[in-house]
Amino acid sequence: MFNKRVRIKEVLEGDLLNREITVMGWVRTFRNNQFIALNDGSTNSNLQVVLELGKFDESLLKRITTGAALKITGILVASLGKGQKVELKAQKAEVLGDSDAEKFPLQPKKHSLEFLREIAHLRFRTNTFGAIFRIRHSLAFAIHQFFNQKGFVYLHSPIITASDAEGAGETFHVTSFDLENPTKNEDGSINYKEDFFGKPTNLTVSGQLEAELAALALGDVYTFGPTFRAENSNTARHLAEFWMIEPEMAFSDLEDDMNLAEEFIKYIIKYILENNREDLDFLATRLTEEEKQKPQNERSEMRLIEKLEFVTNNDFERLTYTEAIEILKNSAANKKKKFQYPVDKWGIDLQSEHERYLVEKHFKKPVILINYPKEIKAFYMRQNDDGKTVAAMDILAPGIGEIVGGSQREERLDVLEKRMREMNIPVEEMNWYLDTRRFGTVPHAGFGLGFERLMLFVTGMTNIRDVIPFPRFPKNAEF
RNA sequence: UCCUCCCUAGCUCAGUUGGUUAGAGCAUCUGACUGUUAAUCAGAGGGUCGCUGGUUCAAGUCCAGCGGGGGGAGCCA
Repeated sequence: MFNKRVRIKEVLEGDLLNREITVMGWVRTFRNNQFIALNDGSTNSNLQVVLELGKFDESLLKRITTGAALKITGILVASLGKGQKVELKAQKAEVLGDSDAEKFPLQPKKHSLEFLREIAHLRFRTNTFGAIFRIRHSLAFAIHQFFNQKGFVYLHSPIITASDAEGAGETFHVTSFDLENPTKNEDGSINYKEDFFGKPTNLTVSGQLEAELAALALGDVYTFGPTFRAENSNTARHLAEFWMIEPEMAFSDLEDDMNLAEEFIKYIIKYILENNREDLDFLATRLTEEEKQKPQNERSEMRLIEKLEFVTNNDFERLTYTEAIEILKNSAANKKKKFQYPVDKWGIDLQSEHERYLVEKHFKKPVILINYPKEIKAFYMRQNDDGKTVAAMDILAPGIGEIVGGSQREERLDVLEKRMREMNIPVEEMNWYLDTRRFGTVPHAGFGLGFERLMLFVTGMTNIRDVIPFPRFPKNAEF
């Protein structure tokens, strides 16, 4: 067997002192022709490997360059140096894979995130991205664990769908036609009947409608998978391919929905605070260093770990859209005309600057806004008795804005159909969805949470392209 | 898609009112040193100044178009 190695995480944390062990990893730095900082991805920390002077061939030492892969067998001893507790005194050293130092783009120095984004296939080899993707794994695991503990069923909603009815955004078309020469009708239009699915299809923009179908049979379900939007959004908060978590609960109202969302966010953040402390500490330090470049008033008030602990330890602020409008309308910022979009009347959609004011200036904590005007929300949200608002809720987080969007769903068939007609949604095509309201409809609610937005919040990173391994965005599908 | 800033060595950046042979730090290479921690010291190599066109005696520098990137906005998760 080739892989008889000990992971560096275990070497550093375990009880292996004075034992002979074999490690494998990649060279981060090689100092003094003696000291190798070796990293194998199991932890943010490197293992110091010591090559005794004169014991190894000059030809081997020359091949130990930044990025090279090594297999080292030696004795783990207490370190003679100050930077680490233990070090591996090498007996055998083997280069598994060479790395030409003149060509390897990563150097033992700081690199900009913009540069690393252009070499996304190699950025896993850096401390920052190692930490990010270990945290991403932990978050995904914690999400499944949370829902599993609560008795939710993990639903695999389809990637390819024929419905674009939710209106969540522009879709990517799916076809097996030769785009240069599609089958056409006599009038020149494309003949979708001859296409693979016999009708126009697209990549999913949301699994919610399918989750509702399942929830009205299985009770509580959640989806966790990729979604695709062909929006021409060029921002640090949008991707064309991103992952969403969408729980859906039967026999539940808006308050149940809010409670679930808040408990969920606190649970998964607590999980990584307990399980990814080293990586979080590294990212926290990175963030603090980065913010030293910024003017005082743009720096965060809390350090990353503090912020995460604050979120797990404090209740989210809950208020209605109407209350939020009043706060904004009467705010000093609004009166001094500091907002680019002044808040003058009920019914306006909240802009980024308004959300940021509420979360970062007024409440200084996550905020749940409920009961939005029906005109600015989706057709499936349940209408409140006032006739003006719907039972929607958005959770706004410091630094990133909307992180969760959810609602109690309209379970009354007549009300739902009426609303669909008002909003020009093809009722006939949605019969499969409406059947849930025809046969044993019940109050139900759910929400959608953007996984990468959650990653931004948790890691303190500011560009969404840095928290997904291979980002997809307009004019870019590298790797 | 809109606004705005940027694109000079492998990376991060200087480059004066347009003017001789385009610089620095880090990285890389060579040598020295050898318990280092982003090692240190000495030396060397490394450039289509994003691309295309224009103005000019002369363009890294000015103008236009295109491409790429950052920040902000819209759409949203």
